[in-house]
Amino acid sequence: MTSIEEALETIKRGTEEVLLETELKTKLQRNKPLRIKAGFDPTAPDLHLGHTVLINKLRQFQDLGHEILFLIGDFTGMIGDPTGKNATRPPLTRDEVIENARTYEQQIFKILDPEKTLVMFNSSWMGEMSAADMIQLAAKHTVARMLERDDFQKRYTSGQAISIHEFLYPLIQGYDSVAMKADVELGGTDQKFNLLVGRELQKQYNQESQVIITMPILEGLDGAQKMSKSLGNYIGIHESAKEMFGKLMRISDELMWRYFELLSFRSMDEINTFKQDARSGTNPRDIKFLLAEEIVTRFHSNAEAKRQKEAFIKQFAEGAMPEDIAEITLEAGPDGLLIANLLKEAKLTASTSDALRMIKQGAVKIDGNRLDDTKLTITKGTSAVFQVGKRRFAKVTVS
RNA sequence: GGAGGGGUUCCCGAGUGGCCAAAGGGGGCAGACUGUAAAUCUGCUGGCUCCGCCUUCGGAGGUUCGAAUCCUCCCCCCUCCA
Repeated sequence: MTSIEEALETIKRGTEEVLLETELKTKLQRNKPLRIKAGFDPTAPDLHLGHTVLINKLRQFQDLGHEILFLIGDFTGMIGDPTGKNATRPPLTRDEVIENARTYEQQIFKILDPEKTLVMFNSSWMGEMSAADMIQLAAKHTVARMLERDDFQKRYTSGQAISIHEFLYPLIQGYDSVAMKADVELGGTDQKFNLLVGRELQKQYNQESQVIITMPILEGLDGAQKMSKSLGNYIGIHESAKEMFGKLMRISDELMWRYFELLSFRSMDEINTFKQDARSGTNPRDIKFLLAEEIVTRFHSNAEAKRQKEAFIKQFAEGAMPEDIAEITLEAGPDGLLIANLLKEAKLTASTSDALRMIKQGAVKIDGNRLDDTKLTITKGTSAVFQVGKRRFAKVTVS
């Protein structure tokens, strides 16, 4: 059994803020499983490692014996968390919500233990609520408090519209905590306001207030901007082991420590030892291997992680060709196929113009031999490995 | 409703009749270096049947030998006034 102090340390790791820590301690001291709430959008999930920072934290709670309440905000989804972009979202159909929930389960149960996870929908209590109840709920919060929220504040002072229903979002999210009797709620730093409303409302409904924990936003592969799909600096948890491993190896040495803290389940002691090792001369690459292996193991398998590591060493340290090169066959006319067209059709380059540029820059190799002839024609019957840069390969047969 | 400013290639942002496929920066890609990276240096960064041609500068028309640049109408964004 871990001590309260140890549990607290584990919980605090990597968090942005814990409010209030003393309350958390009190709750932990009761030695009963706590109800840990985290809410998610009902829209189709396509999670990346950035999202898993929060889920990892849930997992740590599970490991400490607590119960996870995974809330799917199918009711709040009709409003959409106010961003200023406005526009009420059309509600998803029941089937869509169920479908999306299933996709969530598929993804989060790679991290969470299904036995200790309760998936809930806020429509199940919000759908029951009458107009009178709603007014009662709304009466428990003030406009002034609402306007404390950053984006409302900005929009109000700058004269942009705020629809009444947008005020309901934090209110309902807060009420969810009441309905769920949450002891702790987790969210991103951008959720802080909403999480605080939950604390407030629980008090109003004569419940003990939840402790709120905000998690930082994970930086993307560039180490600067937040990880997001639209910025293209992400690692999706659906990606192949090869992609995942390769991308993790390509993060900077500095960013690696951040990833260790927020994505790894290794103890901070162990991670600090790694840092020490790096300082005293261990190749940071080898430490990065450990990170990549752990993450790939989580979403694929340990065997796969080991295989990717071997492949990585062969390809980048020894300069060998990878083993799993895609094989394709291209049709050629009687005169064969121009190299630029071949590269485009093999999807090794974006266009023939791009292919020509690559050749001029010395980025193209055929069976390992650098090519400099932009007009080379590949004749029928040729079969060779074409390479662009260090990472793009294809075994092409011209027929 | 009135006055003014603006929409340019992935992003930001120059460009106000030909020398513009469009400066500069960012990002991205490639090469060199290396310990996987990072940093640094160099190059590239619309398409194609590639030393030439074709399509781009909010949209549609028009003027002109020639328009991102001028005119007309339309759409969208921003600022100020009411």
